[in-house]
Amino acid sequence: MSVKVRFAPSPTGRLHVGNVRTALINWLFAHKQGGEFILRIDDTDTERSTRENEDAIKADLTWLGLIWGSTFKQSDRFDMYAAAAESLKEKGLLYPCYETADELDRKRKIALSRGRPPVYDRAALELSDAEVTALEAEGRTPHWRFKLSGNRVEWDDLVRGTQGIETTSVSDPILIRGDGSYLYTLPSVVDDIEAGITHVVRGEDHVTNSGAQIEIFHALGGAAPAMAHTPLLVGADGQGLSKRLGSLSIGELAGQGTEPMAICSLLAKIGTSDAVEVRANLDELAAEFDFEKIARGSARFDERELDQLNAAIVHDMSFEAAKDRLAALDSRAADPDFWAIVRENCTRLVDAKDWVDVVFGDVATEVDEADLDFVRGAAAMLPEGEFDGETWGAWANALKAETGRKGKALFMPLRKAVTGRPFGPNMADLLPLIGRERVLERLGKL
RNA sequence: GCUCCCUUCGUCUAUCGGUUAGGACGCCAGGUUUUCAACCUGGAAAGAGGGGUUCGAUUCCCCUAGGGAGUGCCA
Repeated sequence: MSVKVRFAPSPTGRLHVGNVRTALINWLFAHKQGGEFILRIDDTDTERSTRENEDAIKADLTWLGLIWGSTFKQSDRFDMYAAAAESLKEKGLLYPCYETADELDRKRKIALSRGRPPVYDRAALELSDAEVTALEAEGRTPHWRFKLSGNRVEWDDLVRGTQGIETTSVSDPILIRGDGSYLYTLPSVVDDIEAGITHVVRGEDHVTNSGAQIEIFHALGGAAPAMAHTPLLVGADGQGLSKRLGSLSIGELAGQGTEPMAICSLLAKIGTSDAVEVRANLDELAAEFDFEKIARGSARFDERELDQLNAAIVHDMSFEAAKDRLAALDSRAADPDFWAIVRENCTRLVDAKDWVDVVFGDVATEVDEADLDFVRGAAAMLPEGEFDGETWGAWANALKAETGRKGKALFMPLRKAVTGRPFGPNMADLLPLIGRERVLERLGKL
């Protein structure tokens, strides 16, 4: 049987690194197995779901290269969910409840204060016909709960090994809200059955859900797919990621000029036994993917590590690959010589823009007071003729002989005076690019 | 409160009872660049604490501490 997996975001916000890791793992697994990766939009919560978010999610996935084989949205399929609900009702597995949210909240708090787990007491099951009539006369509409078996549900999790959920320790899940809309639990199962999903791969925040959903799969006459629950991501400080999701949205990272493969490489490798190293494309990551390699503890997502991987990609990026984006940055940046020299000093491709100014534009030269005379005199020592790879060495040697300066004292003031900064590419390479005219102009300003 | 999961260099991890506890990233040093970065080479760096089991525990068990998750008419 060929593998079929799905990524099921709900369009209530943009994708963040935690979401994307789940999407990526699904994608990598599907491709490793020669299977199919489906995108399902979980928009049953019509209040919070928006078209904008849906589009943004698709744009983010596309940008990352996580292309789906097919896609559909749950809001198009309410008829199927209604039919499934009807079937559960007939089996006596879906029962109406009339408590308000406040009442349920109060029950939970009481249970907690008595040191008991806040599990729903199934009071609705005890309601007489007369009581139900009275409740409905009050204007209450029921929400519907799935009746858990009370047995232990077990499955062999691809990441966590044998897993067991004691359904007595879990509240009967609400499948249908009081207003008749669906929570994600039932639609998800219905769609997984209908689409023939073979593996449900998601974060470990879903393990309890999986226990209940396995029972729903069985109740609807389907076989439950294989399950894999991956540990969640934590931030560099070891704390949960949720507080800082905004800054870790894919949109934000893309806007900063982060390479998609830096994000994918990091997310595919952290929390696994593989070294955290950059890979050229998703196929390479897929070839190396294995659930066995995923550790069971939470993985740390460190933005500094992302920068390092990004820099590794940029340092190695060919001019051909960078060309169009460089041109978009500045027409003068779309030059193979410029890129070859400057890329080693870029963490992100957009950093090349700074070097455009350094090479072709105006720079605010900065020279220490003590070096002023030295640098002013240096202009006169510039070798004759067109600048080439030898110019810098010749210039430096002439200045060394003239002033007795050497090493850092010789080079750093010149670098600062010519480029306006104390770091950068090899001066021997940079000088011909900048050219005599601009060098003289900059030295002349001092 | 209760349930589940986790705890090895700074970080991500390897080790499936006996190892000089290995690798990667970072860090430090050296080399190269007559400078910084980049690059190359080398180095330092770890079993949360306490009990067991065992001839022998990082490895198996228990307790404590710490972290993550769940316990929603969110997904």
